[in-house]
Amino acid sequence: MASEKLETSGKRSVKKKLECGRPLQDQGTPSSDAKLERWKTRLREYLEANSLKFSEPRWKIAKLILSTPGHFSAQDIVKKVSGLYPDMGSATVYRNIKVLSDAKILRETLVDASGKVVYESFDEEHHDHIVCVDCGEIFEFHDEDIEQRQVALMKKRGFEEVSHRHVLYAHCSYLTKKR
Amino acid sequence: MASEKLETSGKRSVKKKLECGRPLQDQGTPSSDAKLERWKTRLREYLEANSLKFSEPRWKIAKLILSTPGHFSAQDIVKKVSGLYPDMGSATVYRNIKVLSDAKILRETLVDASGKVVYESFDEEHHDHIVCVDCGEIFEFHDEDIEQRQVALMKKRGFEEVSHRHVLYAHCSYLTKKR
DNA sequence: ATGAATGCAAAGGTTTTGCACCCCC
DNA sequence: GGGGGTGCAAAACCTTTGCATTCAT
Repeated sequence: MASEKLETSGKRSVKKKLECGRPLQDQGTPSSDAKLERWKTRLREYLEANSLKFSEPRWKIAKLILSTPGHFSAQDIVKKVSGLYPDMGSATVYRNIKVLSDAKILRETLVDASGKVVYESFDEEHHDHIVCVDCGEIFEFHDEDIEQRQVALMKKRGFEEVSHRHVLYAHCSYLTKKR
Repeated sequence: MASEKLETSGKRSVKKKLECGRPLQDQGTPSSDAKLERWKTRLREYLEANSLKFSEPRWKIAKLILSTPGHFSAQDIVKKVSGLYPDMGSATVYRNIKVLSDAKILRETLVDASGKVVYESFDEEHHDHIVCVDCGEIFEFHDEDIEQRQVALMKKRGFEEVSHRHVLYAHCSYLTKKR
């Protein structure tokens, strides 16, 4: 049934639909100063190693990303940036998203229910994701067995693993519990 | 190292880069006529159940998808369509991609190395994917153990599985073997 | 005949590029 | 002083929408 096709419209902006009634939760914990310093060093090293340069805007974007918990899209960053630093052009943001991904400060993670690519800061443990197809909430999981089977599987077929993306789409229990 | 950042340019069209020298392979086996008939019935049923209509353009698109092996993007379909049927508008294609997804004839599958959503026909067994980050070639795998752990994991946390997407990014062995 | 589907063109939204200028090493 | 980095504006792309028309049932 096509009854509930989620977020089909073109308005990809703003709203976070909570179709199953789950309240929005705000997870805090921005990176501490000490942590940030370590990231700064890492970035500087990466840049130097690739004959790129450290710059104020670049670091502002990096900081912003590192202190953003959870998952976000390229647009989310662009909007946040132009809120905080109205003079910074979106081209700069996009250009830096690329650099920061290569520098492993930013990680491209998954595609959400409406088809968008989502990023997250590298400042987290490795984990995979469960996406609620009703409310869009993103949960995390980690299963060591699965991780290991992946590795074994790749090795057997002669691949050299780079990374992976494992996303489970599901109905979260919220709705079910509620009624 | 950012040395080899793949497909960074805006020219998202045409070319399929083969950075590791792997020759492009053409896997054939379009759907047989009998199979197509069964899909036609399935589609008709779906349409009727949702008070939508069967139409010539709609079926042309469906056929085209069903006889396209492997993985492709929305754009790939659009291009193929406007090659074969120059009068068909791309809006029609996009509108039908949605319908055909809902009808489970088309399946949204993964995001390729350059960040694009990729589809495949539903006319295949369930499998997951390994993407070569060098040449972009997409391989398939299926691991029953992993499948089962997924199910167990979801159940334990109270989710009701809808689907999943498991993609491994790796260097394919081609390059390694070659040298 | 009535609601749905289509083609076309226009609009929308996102991302990339070209270019002049600035700044750091 | 040269190579990157930045902002701005324009371009490129992909996808969706509005509308008049045609089509399926």
